[in-house]
Amino acid sequence: MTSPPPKLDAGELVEGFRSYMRDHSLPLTHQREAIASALFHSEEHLSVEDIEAILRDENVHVGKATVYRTLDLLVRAGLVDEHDFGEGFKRFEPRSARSHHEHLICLACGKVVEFTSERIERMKALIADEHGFRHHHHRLDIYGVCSECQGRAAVTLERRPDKPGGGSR
Amino acid sequence: MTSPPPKLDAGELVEGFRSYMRDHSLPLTHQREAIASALFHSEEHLSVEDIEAILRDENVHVGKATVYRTLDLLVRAGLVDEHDFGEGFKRFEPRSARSHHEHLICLACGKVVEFTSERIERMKALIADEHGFRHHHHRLDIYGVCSECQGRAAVTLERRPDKPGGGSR
DNA sequence: GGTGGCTTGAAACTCGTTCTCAACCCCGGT
DNA sequence: ACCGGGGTTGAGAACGAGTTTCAAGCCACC
Repeated sequence: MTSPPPKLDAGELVEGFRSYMRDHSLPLTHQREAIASALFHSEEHLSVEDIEAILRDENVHVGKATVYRTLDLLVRAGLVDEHDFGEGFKRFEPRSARSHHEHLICLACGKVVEFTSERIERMKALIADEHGFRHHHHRLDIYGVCSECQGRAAVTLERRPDKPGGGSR
Repeated sequence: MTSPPPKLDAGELVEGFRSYMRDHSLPLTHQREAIASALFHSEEHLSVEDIEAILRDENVHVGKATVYRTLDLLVRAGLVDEHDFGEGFKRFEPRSARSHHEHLICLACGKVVEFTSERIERMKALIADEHGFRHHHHRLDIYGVCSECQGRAAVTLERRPDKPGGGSR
């Protein structure tokens, strides 16, 4: 669960959040700050449950409805990206300074590695064009087994073609 | 909602299903045949609701639990692919004879167009390699607006970066 | 300090999907 | 054809992520 390259400075994102709220004359409550801060200071792709756990550890009590509402706000503000890795729930990450990136997801340990590819960016536009589509956004997720997990003997994967995580839910 | 190029012949898939069941000594019930047949004869990416509607039209009553169980079976048999286009529910399509394909999804009308790309196939393997991943599968979905919908004036899209359909659920 | 309007939280609710379990059906053996 | 047992079915309950409701509370501007 490590993600080496540092994202956009958390401080900048917090500042961006504050100005967004100011510009839209929305109140900046303690709950909202706590949620935004938790996300901005994380290097991971957090689930709502993850966020709740972080807040709990900080002894900040926030109802889940508020967590969902604030995440919605952050996504709308363009400060956070929402992802669906097919686990049955969403994950969120602060929008990085880098250009759009894709994800490599380990089927064994769940680690998510990000990468970018100029060629893919070009190709997606080309393909959309070919089919007469006006491109809006895309998603490329590659599922596999990371080097560390390949070491561990007999890694058993789910055989479900479209699902990474456990067969739960 | 049209999908011109015909898939693998439905008959072959039905036959494949029968032999899979035989090989695994699983009973081939009427319900299972009805569900498999409905899917195999469709050119679309069907939701469970779609499948239930088809069966209802054929005056075949099948409980939804059975629909889900049979779809699971078909996916495991490798005869059906499961997709999640971020609508909050899954869609299923008979596995085509063609190689793995990607999807172009229209944000306005929901139409799904399939395409394949040799270059993407090569690239995904390359990228997985670069990061030490053993590639298992991947998913590339491009969201945009199809040519027909571009014609219709003032198409309003959701601004949610990762979701195509309505904000429902 | 007021006070109006937006926000909050607990709980109820939605909806796709899964589980439970008693009744039922498929199918190989007879 | 008939039996019998093990897998299957279906109705409904359960589950879990996410959303809505609404009374109580807080923010921010005056």
